[in-house]
Amino acid sequence: MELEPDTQQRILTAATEVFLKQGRDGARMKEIAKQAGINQALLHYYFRSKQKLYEAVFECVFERFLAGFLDAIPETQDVQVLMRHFVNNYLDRLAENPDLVPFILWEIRGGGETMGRLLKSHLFREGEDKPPFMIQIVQEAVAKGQIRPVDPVQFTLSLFGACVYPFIARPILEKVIPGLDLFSPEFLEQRKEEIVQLFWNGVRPQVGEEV
Amino acid sequence: MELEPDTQQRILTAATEVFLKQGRDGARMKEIAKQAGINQALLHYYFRSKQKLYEAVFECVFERFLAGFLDAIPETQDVQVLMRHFVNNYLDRLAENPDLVPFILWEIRGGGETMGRLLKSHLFREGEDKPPFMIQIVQEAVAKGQIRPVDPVQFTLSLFGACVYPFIARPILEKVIPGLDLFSPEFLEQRKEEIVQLFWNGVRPQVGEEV
DNA sequence: GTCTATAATAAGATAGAC
DNA sequence: GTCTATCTTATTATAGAC
Repeated sequence: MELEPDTQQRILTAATEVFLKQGRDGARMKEIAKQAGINQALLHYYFRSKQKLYEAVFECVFERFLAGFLDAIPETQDVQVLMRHFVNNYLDRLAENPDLVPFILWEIRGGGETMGRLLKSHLFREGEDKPPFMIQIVQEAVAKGQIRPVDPVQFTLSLFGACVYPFIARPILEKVIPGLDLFSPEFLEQRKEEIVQLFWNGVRPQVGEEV
Repeated sequence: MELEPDTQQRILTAATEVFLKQGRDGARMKEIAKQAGINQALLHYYFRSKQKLYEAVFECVFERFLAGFLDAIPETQDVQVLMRHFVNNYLDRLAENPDLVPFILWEIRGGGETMGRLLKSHLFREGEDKPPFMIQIVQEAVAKGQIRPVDPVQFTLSLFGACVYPFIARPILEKVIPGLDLFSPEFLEQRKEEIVQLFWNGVRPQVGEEV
């Protein structure tokens, strides 16, 4: 790591690394201090407690991930195009950050207060009434008859699940399916393609039913 | 709880309850002992360590879940029928055991050794060469041209993800989508239907392409 | 087999000097 | 701001009587 002059920043960097690997409960203040090249007392001087330090780290990590992901999705009304961008982007980002999914699962186990707050503030920027982008686009596509009448929330849940599930179950999958490497470019490209094909065929109007 | 005469069994019952709620690391031996109506020393007398007690509990819980799930899926060659049983069964069982998914996620975080071993022994009963049931049926359906040429493993991953994702992300979903109750019968029934419809439309031959 | 009492250790947090 | 030394508490595990 580069030499970081600001102590507070150095603590945050070190804490991020340790929390990502070990989770909130698994992480040790001692190890964070060592990683930052300081002593344990200084951690408490800057961030009163482990909990507060964790919250600062989580907020930083999740915010960056979420903002990066949402910004990379172009504005479009076309469900198929949106889906493609959504899947490509989501999988690429998860693959680039192997520790992120376990980290977020730990947060969810702990109640997910911080994560819920951040998500809401990002998804409902333009007022609570308007549903988040994917849900809204699907809703409109259904209304216009461009796709089968699916429930937008249910559809979005399925899409999220299909994307993130391999990253959640990875340790098990790699044991049960020998030779599987979830993070290989070949697998990722195939996975993107299969998800988009499956979900698009799942909702597009059948031949003879098109509007 | 009923009066259980056998001490070892009483410990297992109590430990199951506590581990399910709190996970391996979060659980306290003190609490397990209290729950079992005995003292802490006796826990170590019967199960040398916390780790060994946890393993015994996990094995018991997971085995019961897995065997129950697999046994409830009837033998069939019809992908659509299999999918329907798979989804209905999986969702019902997850909904009946709200603590199970977090419990299993903890195990996965810890490496998932026990879980991997149990899964393998159940899925490959008839020799290592034969792929697990869902994968095999999809493979055959593709070969026979009964469905689109999808990759059976990819398809199965997507299906698992769509089923289990809401149970994983529950705390967040209930914060972000106000009024959502994942465990209500209405939601569950709707979810089953949407998944089966989506996935079946996703793979079935288009009109004009049927064999 | 079951108990009480206690050891052994680990972890987060703080006091107080510099 | 930064350090060393220490407090407090929690938790697993064991020794030894009955």
